[in-house]
Amino acid sequence: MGRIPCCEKDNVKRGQWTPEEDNKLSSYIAQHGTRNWRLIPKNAAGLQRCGKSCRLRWTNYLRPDLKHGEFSESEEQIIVKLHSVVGNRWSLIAAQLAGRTDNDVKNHWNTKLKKKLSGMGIDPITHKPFSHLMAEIATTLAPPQVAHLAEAALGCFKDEMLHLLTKKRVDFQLQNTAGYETVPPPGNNPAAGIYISQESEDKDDVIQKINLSLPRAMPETDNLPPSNNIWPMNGETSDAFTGICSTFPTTVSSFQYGATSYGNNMAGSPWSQSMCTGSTCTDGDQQGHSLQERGKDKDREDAEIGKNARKSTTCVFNSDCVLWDLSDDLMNTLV
DNA sequence: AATACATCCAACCGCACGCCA
DNA sequence: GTGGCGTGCGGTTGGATGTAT
Repeated sequence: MGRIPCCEKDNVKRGQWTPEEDNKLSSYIAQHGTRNWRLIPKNAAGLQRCGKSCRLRWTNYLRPDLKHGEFSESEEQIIVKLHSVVGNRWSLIAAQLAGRTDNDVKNHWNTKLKKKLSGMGIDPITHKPFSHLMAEIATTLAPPQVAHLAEAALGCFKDEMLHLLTKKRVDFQLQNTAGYETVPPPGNNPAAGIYISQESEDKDDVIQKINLSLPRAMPETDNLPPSNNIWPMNGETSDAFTGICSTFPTTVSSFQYGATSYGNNMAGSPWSQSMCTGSTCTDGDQQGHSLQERGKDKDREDAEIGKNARKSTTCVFNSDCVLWDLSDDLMNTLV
């Protein structure tokens, strides 16, 4: 027994709203409120819209308390911080930003913030530096594979890297601090002010993505079976590994955030150091992971995973998990 | 000036959840 | 406990607009 549709699709108008429609909807809601969206198009004379469409129009555009226009730096900070904790739970994030809707936040993330983070050398999914991810992968590979890791990763993050290397519009300039030639082994690095958070499935997803690209990046002669435990590296870095990480424009140690950490290039930026170093802690949260590169079937699969993730609880903070300097009232909504 | 390409964002879609009879 | 219903949510799409060639 399926649900009845919310409206007769043939009899409703779709697409952009006209000012006349906006007026009709606004005046109706001003008089009657928003109790039953399904009834609104029936009762608001001449409004041939699906109730769902009316609700969306009202909540995302017409509501008088909405803030239109550019996101401020502080709003962006909040979005990035919260995204690193709760993932793509846009309504939760939007609830912390007065006058912003989940759609606003989602769009801003997808069009601006993701690129901004990538441009800073941070994976927008895991909120960890690309070099960290590379380091973690490298420890599991045989040297012949490690030699091609950079190529594989560059394939995976082609868009991000292109932005980083070619686009002048990226707001942040990266600096490569002198004295840090190599990347520290994976793991906590409190000295650099960066803590590796708990293992997350997001990170695994990214790592898997790079791993899958390895065979393509490797010539056949190098394409050896996975080494797994054959080449125990335990945090040691090989020459090849060092080379790989230097391929990326930043290293863990040189990667700093905020006015106090960016040095000359980032002076004045209100982006804080803690902002981008956490993980997406939501259990199994995988929605929105480079879906373009997957087939439709995989999309479905991911959607399922994402939906399940919505049911799961938010990150449980422990000693390995980043502790955010979020205000109490902000955190209360997350638990 | 014309065309191609990139970006942005409003709107749509399908599913999940909570309420209520 | 069950099913219908309204609503909320996140992913995706497509048209409008901007930019590059």
